[in-house]
Amino acid sequence: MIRTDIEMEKAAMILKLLGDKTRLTMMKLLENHDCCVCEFVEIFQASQPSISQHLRKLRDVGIVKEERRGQWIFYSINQNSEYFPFVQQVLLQLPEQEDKLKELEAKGTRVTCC
Amino acid sequence: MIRTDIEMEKAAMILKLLGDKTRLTMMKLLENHDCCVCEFVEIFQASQPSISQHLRKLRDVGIVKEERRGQWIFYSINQNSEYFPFVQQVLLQLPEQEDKLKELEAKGTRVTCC
DNA sequence: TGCATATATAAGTAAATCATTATATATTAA
DNA sequence: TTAATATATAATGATTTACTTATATATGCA
Repeated sequence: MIRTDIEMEKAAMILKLLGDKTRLTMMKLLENHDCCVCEFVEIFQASQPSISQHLRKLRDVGIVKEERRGQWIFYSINQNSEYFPFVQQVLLQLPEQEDKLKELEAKGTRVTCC
Repeated sequence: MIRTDIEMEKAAMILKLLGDKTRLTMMKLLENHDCCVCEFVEIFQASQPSISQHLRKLRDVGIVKEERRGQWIFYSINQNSEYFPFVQQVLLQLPEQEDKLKELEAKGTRVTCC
């Protein structure tokens, strides 16, 4: 029998990680677009270290990956993560966050940075 | 347009609540059976206050409800909660925990108490 | 090369979390 | 009514979390 289930301990760990508004919204945004750190800083109106620390947690468990593009580092969802199917199912329940990116574009902040 | 989406802030709050191995397993068990406090104490080999406090958190946001049956208080999933569909989708991803109840029955602890 | 920008990391701190111990309340049975 | 059982709650303390400030590193451009 193929086991697609996630173990309880791991599931709890992932849910705890997603149980933060900033990280959860990050993941929902990453569902459709790669984003760089400065975009998140702008979107969440948070300090850069705070954003970096959230991203590190997501990266440490492997549900996002990073990729340098010149000066910027882009984050994206790691579809190879063992947790990907689980995370994806959770994200599917959430409302789109496209408006947040639209705002960036309106302000011109999106283009400037990335 | 009918809004079935849960808001991000609420979603994060629920996920944080589920992001604990004990509470998550409780919810998964409750998916199929009502349980009383002493069963949880037995299953998790935890102290009674610890179990009660976890249950209180689940009750405070309304995803479980309690019902006294004589000496015992049984907990069950509150299907009327606005969060129920969201919670249910998460629980669906998790492995069954029936074996934990079977163990209780084997030990005779299930019958004794409830 | 030197400076600006983007990002990561380290250290410190306040608040939240989860267990424990102690105690209170409600029910049942003697 | 008294004792035992099941549960809740309060108070305390250790650990974790999520910020902040300060600093380090890497890239791109003048």
